[in-house]
Amino acid sequence: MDIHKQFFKSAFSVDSVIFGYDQGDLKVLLIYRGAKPYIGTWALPGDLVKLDEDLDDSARRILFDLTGLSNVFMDQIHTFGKVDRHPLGRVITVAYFSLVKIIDYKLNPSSWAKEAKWHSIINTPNLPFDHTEILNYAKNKLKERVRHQPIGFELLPKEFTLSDIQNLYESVLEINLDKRNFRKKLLAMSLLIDTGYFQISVAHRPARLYRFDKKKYKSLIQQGFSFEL
Amino acid sequence: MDIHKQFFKSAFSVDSVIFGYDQGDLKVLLIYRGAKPYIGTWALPGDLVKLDEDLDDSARRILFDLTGLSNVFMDQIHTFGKVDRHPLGRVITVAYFSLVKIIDYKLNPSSWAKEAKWHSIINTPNLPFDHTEILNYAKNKLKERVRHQPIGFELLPKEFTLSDIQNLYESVLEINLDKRNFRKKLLAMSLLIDTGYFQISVAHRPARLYRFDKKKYKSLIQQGFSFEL
DNA sequence: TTATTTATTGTATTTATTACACGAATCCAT
DNA sequence: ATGGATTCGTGTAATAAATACAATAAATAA
Repeated sequence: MDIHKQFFKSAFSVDSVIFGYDQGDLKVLLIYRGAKPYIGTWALPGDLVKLDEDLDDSARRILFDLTGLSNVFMDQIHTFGKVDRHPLGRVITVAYFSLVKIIDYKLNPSSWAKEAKWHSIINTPNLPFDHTEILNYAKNKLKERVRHQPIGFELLPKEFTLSDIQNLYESVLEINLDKRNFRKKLLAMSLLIDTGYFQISVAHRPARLYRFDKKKYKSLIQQGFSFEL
Repeated sequence: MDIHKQFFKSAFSVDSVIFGYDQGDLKVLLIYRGAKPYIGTWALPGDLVKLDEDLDDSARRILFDLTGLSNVFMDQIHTFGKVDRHPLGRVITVAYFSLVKIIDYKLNPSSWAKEAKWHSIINTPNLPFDHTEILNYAKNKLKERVRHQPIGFELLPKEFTLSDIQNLYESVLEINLDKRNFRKKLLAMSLLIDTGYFQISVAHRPARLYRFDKKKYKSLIQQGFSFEL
């Protein structure tokens, strides 16, 4: 087929599943659509890819426009391409997921979004297009990834307690973990830096605060280390 | 942006990394391009996605046209979307990989391929577009997947010896494995059926032939079993 | 002062991983 | 028919990792 016949008829977009974590709950950032189609419904943020824009840059742009954040963990997860997935034409969409620290920024709805809001993952509204399928796919990817890469820390503030990270793992994986064994395994990797500080103003024994040692992780990876929790 | 402005300017394609295994060597199926651009070079088989064709169907079509095979293991791996990856326009490509039993079929070059040929993975020619990047990505995906899903069997004939499957793992993972430990672990999963038959006409003690028990695997998966080698 | 809440820590048991070598079965060459 | 070449098939002991499990410590609130 002549490639020029194919042009003129199709387009591709990026949709972002932006995860956050707050108060023991995994959340996803949805926008309230201010543009057709499906105007007036909650949906995943996304946009058509610009012609002079790399695919990854497009995903970064969407995240930045919405949250003002850059330098955030982001990864492509899957491309969805059913013929009838978009009511206005043949549009395939490349799904990305991002992990952000909710605390770090303020939401900043854009031209195509009237409003943006965090929704608890266990109670999301019905979504248009194939966005429900995309969201489920992203949740499963996150479950897999969180066990093989230290990306859970991307969802927590820079300083966190061991209970914080355990609760996060329990939320994402939807299982319970043994406290002593979880800590033993995590600390055995020597990837946490003890800040020497403790929680303040909590109505119980304050917990130690740790930071994730990204530099050490990178150097261990070079040496063939593989993260697993 | 109005979606109709975006149409008229871009297209998307599928490229397939088709792996086979023969005589202890992992192979990849390349076509000799008979169409522009890059006419007269070895490349990954691929084609533009038809407007009335689901993305996955497009990947199946490419494989079928080239090999006559359907019902083959196939999975999407990544979408490549640099602005300048295609010299004739803005084309993003969705990469798939397939695992086929080389023995099962005869190659069947199509309109866009003058010739198709298996190339040993350790000695592939330079490839056009970003196909080298795609191939490397696929090799790494295969390494990961083969350890967590029983897809290695897709590359072997229906009946195989324990040495066959071990050699395959050693080729794919590029490591050596201990014979006794590998067998112990593999057999402990109880996913192999002993056919009761043996190799014939080999100049050494003949090995037992096994089959992979796909039904049992599926039922174990339901029960939360997870494959790992 | 006491009650409440969450943090911190170790050990014994079970399970999985690793390292390692020799007799058996077949074909081939003489 | 014998001996040589080749690959097959098998078990155990040592080490490492995963699991199950509960009491004391430190803070605030009442």
